[in-house]
Amino acid sequence: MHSMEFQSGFQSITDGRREHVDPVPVTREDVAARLRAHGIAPTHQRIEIAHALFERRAHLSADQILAAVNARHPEASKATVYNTLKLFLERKLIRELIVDPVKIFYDPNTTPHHHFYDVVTGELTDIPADALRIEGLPSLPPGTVAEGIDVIIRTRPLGAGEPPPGPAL
Amino acid sequence: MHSMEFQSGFQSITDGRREHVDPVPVTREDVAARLRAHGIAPTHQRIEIAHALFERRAHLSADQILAAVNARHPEASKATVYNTLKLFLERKLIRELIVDPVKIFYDPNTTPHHHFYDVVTGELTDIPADALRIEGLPSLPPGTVAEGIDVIIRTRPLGAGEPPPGPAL
DNA sequence: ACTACCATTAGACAAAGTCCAGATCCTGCA
DNA sequence: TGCAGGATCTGGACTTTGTCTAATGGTAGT
Ligand SMILES: [Mn+2]
Ligand SMILES: [Mn+2]
Ligand SMILES: [Zn+2]
Ligand SMILES: [Zn+2]
Repeated sequence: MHSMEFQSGFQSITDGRREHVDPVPVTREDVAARLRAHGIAPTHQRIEIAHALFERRAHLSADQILAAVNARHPEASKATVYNTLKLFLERKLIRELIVDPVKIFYDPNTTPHHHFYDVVTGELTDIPADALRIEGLPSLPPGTVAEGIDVIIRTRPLGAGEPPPGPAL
Repeated sequence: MHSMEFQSGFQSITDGRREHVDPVPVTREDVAARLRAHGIAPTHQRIEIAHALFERRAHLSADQILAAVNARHPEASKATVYNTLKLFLERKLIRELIVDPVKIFYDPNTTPHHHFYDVVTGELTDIPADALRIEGLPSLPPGTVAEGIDVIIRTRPLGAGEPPPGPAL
């Protein structure tokens, strides 16, 4: 079992448009160790891609990852980014969020938690696992095994002449 | 308020590959009334598209709807199907399921309920709303209003040499 | 018949993601 | 050091889903 933990970091901050988290100084060595712990050979490209995700600790699309990785100078091609993200998923180094109709978001946090998704801005916000309880999950369709539960609370910005939000939902 | 209810029908049946529901004899008049109740002018194309969904009571992709509608002879173009589904969504005649990485599914059932999604077969199965309770939903991000909650339980077929499923998740 | 407005349509287009064949990078071994 | 073999990376063509636009068709009122 890999026992490496995230080092402590600051909490999420809103800049008025995009939710994000302050980048944490995760070294390439940290990342390489994490890759090895998941049975992934730590190549330069893989380290850069993983580093982009783990440093930001944000929900990023493939396109954003490609851009982040190649910001200074070319590090990885589009094909490699897609191949690598798929590999990371298989090895459960990261998690996939199907929440936007046009693109997938990748979540470096694989511990159980849920999400707010603003359907207008596209903003994704974490909901800690213990913030909501799911009572009594139903019997699965015959011949299937559960892989995981995704809870997505879709929100929208309350616009101009909007009534103040009621108690719930 | 529109008070039309689904007429009673048989329960879901598995044919070993695709989950479906027996088609219910919904007349075009029924469908037209439903459209009107949602403020939608019942044109021929709209009636056919809504009919395809309400008759099958299944989770269909745009492509499947296009094919279903044009099975006998051309009824509606691709553009019209997409335009119409978007209109139906706005008027909350149907619901959209973001669950597959490549396409959207449309759900003729807008009453609150949840879904199993088999990540291998792509099969979608309903979970009645009362089959699971969601305790204590967290405070929304500031400046947002909740639109709805989606709970998706991802499953996979238990393959050849698979251990029998444990108690839960 | 004319007008105005909405609805429908073909086909060009855009974006996300996949695929493949060739190039490159390792690593172990002669 | 030199080389073979496998793993990895890459450009670019391709596929799929969905959007957009400009033109056409339908309908209701005058
Ligand atoms: Mn570099
Ligand atoms: Mn017809
Ligand atoms: Zn998350
Ligand atoms: Zn459903």
